Amino acid sequence: MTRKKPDASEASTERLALYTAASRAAGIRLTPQRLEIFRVLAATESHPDAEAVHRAVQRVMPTVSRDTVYRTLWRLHDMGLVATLGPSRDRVRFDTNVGPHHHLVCLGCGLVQDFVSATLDGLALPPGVSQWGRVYDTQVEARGLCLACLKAGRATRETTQEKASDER
Amino acid sequence: MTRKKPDASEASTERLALYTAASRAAGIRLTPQRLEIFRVLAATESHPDAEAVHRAVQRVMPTVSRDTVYRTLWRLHDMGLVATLGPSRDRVRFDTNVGPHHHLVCLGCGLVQDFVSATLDGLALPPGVSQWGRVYDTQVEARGLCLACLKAGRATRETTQEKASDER
DNA sequence: AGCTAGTTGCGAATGAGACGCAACAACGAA
DNA sequence: TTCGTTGTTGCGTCTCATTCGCAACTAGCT
Repeated sequence: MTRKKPDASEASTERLALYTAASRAAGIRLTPQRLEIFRVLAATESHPDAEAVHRAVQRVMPTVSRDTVYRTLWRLHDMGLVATLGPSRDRVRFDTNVGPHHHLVCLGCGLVQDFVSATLDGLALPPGVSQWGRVYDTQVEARGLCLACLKAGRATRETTQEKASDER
Repeated sequence: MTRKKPDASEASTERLALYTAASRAAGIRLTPQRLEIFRVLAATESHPDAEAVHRAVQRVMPTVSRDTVYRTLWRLHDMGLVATLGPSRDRVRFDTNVGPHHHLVCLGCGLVQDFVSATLDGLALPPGVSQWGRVYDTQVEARGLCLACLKAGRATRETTQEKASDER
């Protein structure tokens, strides 16, 4: 399914070039620590957390601080070059709806809205998935901006806190 | 899309009954604080975090502790009566793959595996979604157990920490 | 080579969530 | 209905991810 092996390292250097180009374009300075973080990120095929990136960077450059890693990660995130897993940037959120349903995630305010769709409920996954393990259910996560955030001209990250935790 | 208004409160009492029945069946005591937490959860249409639930419960029962809310929430989660949003229970994880792809989330070890599927990339959402706002991209999250966890007979939650943060 | 604004690293602060334990209370038994 | 057992509660404490303030530092333009 993932047919990534053939071009893993090419994809890596390509991604690295993307990071540096985008940084230069954004007027962001290319410090050695940033370059090293870029290298680590470009090479990864997994979904590391900030600590994992930090550890990997420290192997080559032992003095980089945790903070710099966090800052760089969010910088790239703001530029749209890395994403975060799941809708929330913060605490765990619960979903009391256990029936089949899907999510509309607003990248502006963090609100998550349920929606139902019979056609999306029984999505067929590619056959290769069976080699991974057993899938119990699938759900679609649609990311975008809700009307309020569109109107407010709100971008993606930042201001993600106030409404994010609803229920007063 | 969400056609929930007609039966919101029915769904709520129904859900409350489900919680109490399941608890009784599991031999879990129905304390007043738990019942109140159940009521709050059964009534919510959103995706609250633990703090939000705590605040809502405290409005009616000011002495309940934060801890009891957490414990009850995870209890329900273990019974499969509430879910969490997104794959991670802990820190933020990053995804360096910005191209269209989808996720296989292992509920046992927390590992997330990418997979690609052209048919899943351009999923059509129900028309009602346009009233919510603008969707920039959709991705499928398939939840299940990877081979290793299946073999280890690992259930869902718990032991979710070790492998969850890969990249060494 | 010199400037200067953007960066770094550190120590400390914040805040979610987990833990240990003693007092407490469901609820089946008598 | 009372009793006893055992699961629960709430508190104080602890951990650990992530963020902040700030002084020292340096990319990159001139």
